[in-house]
Amino acid sequence: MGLWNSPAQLFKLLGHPARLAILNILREGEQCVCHLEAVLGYRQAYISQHLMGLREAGLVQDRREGPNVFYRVAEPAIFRVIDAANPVGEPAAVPTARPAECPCPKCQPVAEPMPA
Amino acid sequence: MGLWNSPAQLFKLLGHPARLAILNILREGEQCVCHLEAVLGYRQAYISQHLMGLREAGLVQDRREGPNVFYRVAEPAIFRVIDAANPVGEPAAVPTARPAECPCPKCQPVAEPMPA
DNA sequence: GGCCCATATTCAAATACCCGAATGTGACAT
DNA sequence: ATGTCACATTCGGGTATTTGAATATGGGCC
Repeated sequence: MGLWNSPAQLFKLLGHPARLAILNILREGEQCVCHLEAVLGYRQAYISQHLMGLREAGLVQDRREGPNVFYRVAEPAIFRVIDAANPVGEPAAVPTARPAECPCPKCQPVAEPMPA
Repeated sequence: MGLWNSPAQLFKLLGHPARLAILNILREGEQCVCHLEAVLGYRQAYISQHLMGLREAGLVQDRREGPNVFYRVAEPAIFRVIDAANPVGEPAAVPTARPAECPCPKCQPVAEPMPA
């Protein structure tokens, strides 16, 4: 139930590698922006811009939790669209999450104590 | 086996209403350009431009038969992608073919004789 | 050959998109 | 209130896409 009306509009949104990568990360469930930043290696503002596009189209929803903002896909059916496109080419590059580099409370549940 | 490598590239191709409409017409099988022109109501050059994009990406193939050129989808799997996008919104607007307005030999198999 | 038909291609102007840089906002702590 | 952290938004310039107009090509016919 987003504001996108035509299927072409949806495809145009999916037609950008950064947005597609973001959505693929959100397969694992909701993630904060800093997580996307750590996994994708893009600048924060850059990610935020593409998140704005996805959000305005109603493809993702955001939720604020303290200082962090978590994003999730609003309509999981879009993964069927993405998956349908993958077998025609390569088998869906899901970026390997490196939570060690992500400082969000979800990836670093407890602040690690200073060693000796 | 087209020249498109990334899924995003495919989505970008699908992200235009004219190209999407062309592909939807080609569900019915191969069609000549004049048929697309009659059904869609676009200018001939305009259709030909988008066909060029689809052809260069390897999504459609063309076949010449006399003065007419017939196009068909090269990889029917793309319809699974398009169909996966439709249930999320409206139920796939397949343009109602009006063969009476199409002069191609496929739509007008026999030249109609002049009445009396 | 010349002509007409169906289609392709090129060109150019308008438009849309991408993306870096800078700045704004909102929450929490001191 | 000031600062900082996480994130959002705006602005501007570069680049790609779109699309109308004009032109080219290629086949069939005379």
